Amino acid sequence: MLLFPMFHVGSGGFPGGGALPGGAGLPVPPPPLPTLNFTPEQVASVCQTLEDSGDIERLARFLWSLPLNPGALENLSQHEAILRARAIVAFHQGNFRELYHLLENFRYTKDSHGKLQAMWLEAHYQEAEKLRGRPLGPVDKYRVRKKFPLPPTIWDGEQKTHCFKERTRNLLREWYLQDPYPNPQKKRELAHATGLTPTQVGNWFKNRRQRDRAAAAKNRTQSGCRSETPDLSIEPSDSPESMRELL
DNA sequence: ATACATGATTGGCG
DNA sequence: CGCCAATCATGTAT
Repeated sequence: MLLFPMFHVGSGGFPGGGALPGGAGLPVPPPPLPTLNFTPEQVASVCQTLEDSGDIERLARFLWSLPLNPGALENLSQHEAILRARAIVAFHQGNFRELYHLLENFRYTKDSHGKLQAMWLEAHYQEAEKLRGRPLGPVDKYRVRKKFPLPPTIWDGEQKTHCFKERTRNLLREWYLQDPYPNPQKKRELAHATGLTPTQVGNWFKNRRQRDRAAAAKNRTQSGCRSETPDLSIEPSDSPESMRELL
């Protein structure tokens, strides 16, 4: 996969042009156009390599050095690596308008979704933060995410389940009373019985233990030695799931 | 708008 | 690796 020995990507030095970043190649008519030798596949390869290397600056210079002919741009837009590279550069330059356009109007494979989703959210966070002048808290970010849902081009619509099904939770509770520290074998059985992954089962037990410990500690410090608060009316039938340590 | 419930993640410690 | 505390994320109830 060794690609291009001659990496004179954006190192500059066109003889005819006092080309500056602000001018982006429009005002000056450059007859030589040396980057025209690259096929779109080669451009995509370079984009991928530079993206993997993490050198965003160089990636930006490379993209900027590409020809802007209408037909060529259409060809280039068929390669996801190039679109992704443009999105990354737009994000790092704070060009959020361009970023949103790239993310909303082209389809991306699932492998890219994580990175692109992170950029989409971070860009909107930064915009919202700038608008209000102070850092965003978790609730503010939550509202931003609600206000700017991920475009379907970078999200397959599968949403993370907030609560498990009631039957699942009943099963977990029963097994928890029997054994709060299930071995991997038990975890796998439970996972199969509930349709969850073993990790989710492990998380559930971990959270259950942690919250039971917290509740027990609170009861000790609050109503502990001096019988000051004898009114612990525990109603197992409709307790709101938090005072559950003695089910 | 706030507070809570609950699943998921992180970083420290064996 | 598993466990733990702390914390984040997010749907829901107040």
